[in-house]
Amino acid sequence: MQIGTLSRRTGVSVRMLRYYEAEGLLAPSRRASGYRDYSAAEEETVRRIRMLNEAGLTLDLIRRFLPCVTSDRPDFTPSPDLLAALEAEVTRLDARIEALRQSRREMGRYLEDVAAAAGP
Amino acid sequence: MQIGTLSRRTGVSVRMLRYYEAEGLLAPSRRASGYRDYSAAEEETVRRIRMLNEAGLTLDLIRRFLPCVTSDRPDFTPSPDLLAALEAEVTRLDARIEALRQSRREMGRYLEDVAAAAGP
DNA sequence: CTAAGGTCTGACACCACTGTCAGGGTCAAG
DNA sequence: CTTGACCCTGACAGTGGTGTCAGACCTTAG
Repeated sequence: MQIGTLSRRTGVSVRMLRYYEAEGLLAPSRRASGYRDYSAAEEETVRRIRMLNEAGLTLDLIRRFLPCVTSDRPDFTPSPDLLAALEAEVTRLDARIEALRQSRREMGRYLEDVAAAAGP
Repeated sequence: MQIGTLSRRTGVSVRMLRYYEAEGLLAPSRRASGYRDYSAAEEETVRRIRMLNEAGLTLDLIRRFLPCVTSDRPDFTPSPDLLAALEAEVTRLDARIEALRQSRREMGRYLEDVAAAAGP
């Protein structure tokens, strides 16, 4: 699949797909012309990257985490360093989720109040 | 309260407290010497800013949202533009929370698996 | 009075991410 | 073969946040 197609399918800009590759998160094969050629597995990886990045993980951490969950590396063993980083990240994620939930609640409540005051 | 004290109490660096002010999110009074003097209400505002920013809101949006929820502006009426922006942000927040929860689950599950495989 | 530690402003620099543009190659349809 | 849509690389720019440093002023304990 060409990069433009993948971009449309995932909602990730062409620019960013190339960036992911430059950062070592993707390694699509190339046609003779030099065109990138993405597999279905890579499409899945892109979605995963998007999700983790959206969640606030650095691309660098994602790059190190990916081999843990991609099926093409069933025997991958994470270093203690990586494990520690992941554990720290899970803690940060929990705090982040809590901040999100509180913020969401506060904004939602405010909007409801405004609506109630404006409506009948 | 001086800026250093506030920094220690909130965990927000002195640098960022000044930055918040430059961006129009805070307006602490000044002593004759020029030193900033923060009130308890401003400390609360700082915590709120931290939470919303941690949740991924832009400082610019936070600046516009703050008057809605600070008690010193009980009569503040948000513009339709602002309301629309807030509603859009709530939607984004929900998506974000979902991404967080999924990421958290995936990472947590992986760590558990590793622990189970390592420990007997 | 002096020294130490806090604060002021302004500037420089970095990071991670993202857009855009230029100059040039590829490919499929007409 | 030509045209239009797509792709390539490389570079520059910008945003939002953040650290740090310099040079100068303020405050307070000794």
